[in-house]
Amino acid sequence: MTHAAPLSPRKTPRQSRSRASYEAVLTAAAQILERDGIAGLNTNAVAERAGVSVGTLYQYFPGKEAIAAELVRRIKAQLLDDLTGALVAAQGRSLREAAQIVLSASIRHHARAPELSRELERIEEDLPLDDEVAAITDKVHAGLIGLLAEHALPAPEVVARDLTAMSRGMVHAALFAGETDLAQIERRLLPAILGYLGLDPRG
Amino acid sequence: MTHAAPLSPRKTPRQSRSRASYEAVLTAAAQILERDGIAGLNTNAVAERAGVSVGTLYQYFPGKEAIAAELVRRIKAQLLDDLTGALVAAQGRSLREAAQIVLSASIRHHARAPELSRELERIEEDLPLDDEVAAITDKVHAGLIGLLAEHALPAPEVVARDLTAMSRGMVHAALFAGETDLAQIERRLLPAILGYLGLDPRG
Amino acid sequence: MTHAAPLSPRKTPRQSRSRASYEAVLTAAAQILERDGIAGLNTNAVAERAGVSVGTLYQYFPGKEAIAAELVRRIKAQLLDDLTGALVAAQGRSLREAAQIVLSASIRHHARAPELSRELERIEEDLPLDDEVAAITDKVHAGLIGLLAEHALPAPEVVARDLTAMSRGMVHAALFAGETDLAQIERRLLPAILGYLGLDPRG
Amino acid sequence: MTHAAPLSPRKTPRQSRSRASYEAVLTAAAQILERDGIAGLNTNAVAERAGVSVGTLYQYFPGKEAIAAELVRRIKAQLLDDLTGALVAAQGRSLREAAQIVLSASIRHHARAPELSRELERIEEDLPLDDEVAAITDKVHAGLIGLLAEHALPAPEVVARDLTAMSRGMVHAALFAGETDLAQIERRLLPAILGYLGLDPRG
DNA sequence: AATGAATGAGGCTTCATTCAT
DNA sequence: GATGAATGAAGCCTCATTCAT
Repeated sequence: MTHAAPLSPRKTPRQSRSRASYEAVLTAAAQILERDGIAGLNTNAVAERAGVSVGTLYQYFPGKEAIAAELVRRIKAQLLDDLTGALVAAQGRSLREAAQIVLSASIRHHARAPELSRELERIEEDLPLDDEVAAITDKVHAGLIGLLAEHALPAPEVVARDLTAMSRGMVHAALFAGETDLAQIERRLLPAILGYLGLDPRG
Repeated sequence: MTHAAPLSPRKTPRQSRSRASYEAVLTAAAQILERDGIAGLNTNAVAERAGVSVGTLYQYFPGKEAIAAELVRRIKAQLLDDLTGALVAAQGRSLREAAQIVLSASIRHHARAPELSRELERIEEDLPLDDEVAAITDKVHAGLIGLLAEHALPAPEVVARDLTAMSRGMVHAALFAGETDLAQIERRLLPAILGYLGLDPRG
Repeated sequence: MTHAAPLSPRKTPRQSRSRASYEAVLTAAAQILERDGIAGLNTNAVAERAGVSVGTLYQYFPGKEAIAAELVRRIKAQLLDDLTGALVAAQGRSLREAAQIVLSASIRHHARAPELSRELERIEEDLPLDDEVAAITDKVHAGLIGLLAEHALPAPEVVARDLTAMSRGMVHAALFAGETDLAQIERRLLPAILGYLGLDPRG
Repeated sequence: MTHAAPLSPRKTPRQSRSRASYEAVLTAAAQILERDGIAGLNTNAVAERAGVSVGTLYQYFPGKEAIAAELVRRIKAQLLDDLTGALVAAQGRSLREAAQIVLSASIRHHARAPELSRELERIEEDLPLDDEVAAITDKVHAGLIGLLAEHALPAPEVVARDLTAMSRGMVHAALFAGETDLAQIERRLLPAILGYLGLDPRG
């Protein structure tokens, strides 16, 4: 009975009271996701924690998927934000320096809320892939690809995907294992990236 | 109120009739997991696909978690198997060669059933972590750590974790994106690993 | 693995709509209990007879035990009510008169719905014994004990228990056998009680 | 689907091995009944505890009810046994003495396995009432009635029922409350019975 | 006779979603 | 707009009973 459920919010309210409810729902969902993973995410629980009735929740979201989708959208947007600065800063630098700058930004992004971001990445992998998210992802990729192309790397799409996946994998594993020193993680990951890029890892 | 659900099978039957049912359940579960992910894994579906009644399923497993746990156990055991050969072959080789051998084995392992192995890895991350699985994981790690220690690498546990996570991440992403040429993937991943290890990636 | 099931209602609604459902569930449960005993008490049957969905039932009660517990609570409260009047009336009377007054009230209490009250007494014996019920039971006992102490009887707790149990047993048996003349029953039981109390049964 | 299940054993085996299984089932059932009450009585559990397969259980009993019924039959037969001696001893004695003798036997009967006997009494009340049990019960009653008639008591059937019920009620309550001194219980109950019979309780 | 694997009806409970107020 | 009571499909699990070996 999977009815290709709609993933976009029903209305994005502008009035303050509505706005508050809308945000409350998202915040509650994020907290639950962080604490209990996707298994714990159910509309009744979200509404309750948001201090809002289920009815209201459904006023703004056509279903639970849509809530998750909106969270994905936001975290992706934030990633774009986080990376954009780095990409600008990386412009004109050597590939080695550029890699370091972007990596650093990326790690900081994931470290903000590791559990939540891991959960949202999982959801993103499973979800039918929303247009808007795709658009953001494309922008992120485009930035990365641009940077890579600047340094005349072949198949920059593949490179972007590889580096993203490698980094995600390692960073999540490290954070999951209890590490907190981001610089440490970065110091270990950078040589791998440099190696991938064919640069001498011993800077 | 997460009731620390029991994860071990109820009985591991040796008689042919039972054995067949037991295996049918596991096979069905693996197929469902592969097709629909953990969300689709429910006792009724598994029983039906296994051509067995729910009652029979419960005869052997105290619940769906236990089925998943057994699958995790098996895939880990297989990984151990797959790696053991590689680790033996790697003995006495240079770090560079050793890395290549192990990586190759690891990729082949994941490529057998990418969706399933990804799903099982997720499950493993979420599960309370079963003693038996922990034991197998330890053996895998011990093998890796031994190899790394042979080459006088510091903090081999961290290195093992980092490399495992990086590789998993990238390999899954590549397979997910539709790549099928394992050699290709290996050729991209190896330099990253060499870089991580501080070796010159351009062999 | 008896999970100390929760016995208190989830919410005791005050709004008319909810209130009606809540009461409907209790009424239905009482009827079923009366007709089929505890074996027939299952959530589906209760919900159906109450003209309510299972979901609604679970909105108010965490499980069938909780429904039974609430019925026990109510009948005990009613017993307390019924006896309180009698105890007041018995004050200052002779022990013989007092016994007769209390007995009479007690019989009338049981005769209201003999099947139901017998079933609820059984349940009460089996249940983990709820705080609230314990409190009511204590009050009932306290009343009885007070009365007995007034007449300088030793070990009034034991006496209260003995008389209660004897009466229950005989009254239920008589009603079960089809007797309907309460006065008859009372006339037979009273001498036993007087005898127990060491008074001359031939008043 | 209550098919008026048959209550008599399928066959009462005479061969030693069969006999042993048959008895093992009954013993197991009694133990479970004693420990967990009727709720815990299920055929699989009984068979397992009896060290016998379910198939074998069904060889001898057409269903779980039949097992319970047989236990009821036996305990009733035992009661008859226990009382018969007392009734003989009571013959020719004064009513007061006779009452004391029978009461004493009755208390001893219940005290052998209070939990079990209470559980079986409940079952008996609920069961469709088996012919054989009815026959035994009649004999018990007849004995009692004979004794009562000997002393020219009117409506001896009612008296028998009343006294039985009163005694049961009080004895079970006392045992349930943890009392172990049977003589104590008897000393309290006797005057009630004497009172009931219109005799001076202060012997 | 005995075994025990298999069955499936039936009972329990949750949670996404609707809708009257 | 908001509420929250109500719904019921869907998943979980047990246990009485059958039947092939």
